[in-house]
Amino acid sequence: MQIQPRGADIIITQITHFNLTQTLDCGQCFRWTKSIDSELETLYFGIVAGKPLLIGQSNDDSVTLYNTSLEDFNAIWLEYFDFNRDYTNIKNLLSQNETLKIASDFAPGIRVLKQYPWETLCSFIMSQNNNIKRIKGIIAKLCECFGEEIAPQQYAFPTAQVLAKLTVEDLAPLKSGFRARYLLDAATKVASGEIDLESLYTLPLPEAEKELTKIVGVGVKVAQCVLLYGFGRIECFPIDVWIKRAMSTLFPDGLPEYTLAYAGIAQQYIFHYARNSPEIFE
DNA sequence: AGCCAGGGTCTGC
DNA sequence: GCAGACCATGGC
Repeated sequence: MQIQPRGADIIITQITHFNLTQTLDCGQCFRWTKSIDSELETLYFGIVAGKPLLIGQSNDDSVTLYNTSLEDFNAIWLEYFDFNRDYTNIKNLLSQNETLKIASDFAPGIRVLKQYPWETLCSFIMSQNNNIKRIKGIIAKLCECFGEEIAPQQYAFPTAQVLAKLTVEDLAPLKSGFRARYLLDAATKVASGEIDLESLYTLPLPEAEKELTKIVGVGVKVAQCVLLYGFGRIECFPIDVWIKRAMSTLFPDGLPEYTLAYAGIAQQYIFHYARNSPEIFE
């Protein structure tokens, strides 16, 4: 992988195990939208940590981050896209299992994003008993209504402090149903300091999970998602309806033990494979 | 039209 | 501990 600035853009070349669509459109994040792309380049636009970004991929091994800075690249995007992780080694390990090899080859360009804890927590609270398309709509509305307008029609993710002051009625425009009060409970506990998200980067996983499930509306599955996608804790293994189905068919005795340190990455491959391969459940 | 969605809570055994 | 009803809403 090579990184070089070109004007206001940053070009990454010779990158492997990375595909924009597979990574941004696999249900781990909800605020990226595909822009109109040409034959040559796939483009996505998103806002992370209050920073808008247009990112494109062409020739499979070439990625461009438009109109950003080396500072932001190093401070935000490098970690966010998990560019520094060695996926070659991880895949070699996972591929010792035949089924995991099939699953990871199915969408070899998926990377587990390292998003921001608060946004990830809110997103997966909204995800419960919901479908990905509607989750995206609810979160877009949440940002429009309560996030800071950082540029015309571009909104940052609202802070816990702002949301903590709201009522269920204030959230009515989101049409998030029974999840509204869960979101407010999370905001209250985070804004007050009752839950310290920063501590969850290093707290042992069982305790970290216990902290998150103090929030009404956060169970084990949502907590695991937040730890995996929001804190980069890649040994977490969220079990949703798809993974439950996939596991009972593909891994009735659970994942091989030697893969457990990377269970979260395996989970992404399995999730995507299962969702797009109805024939394995026949 | 009716089932399902990257679940959790509450109640009743 | 575990099963089942229930929760709002819209995608398909």
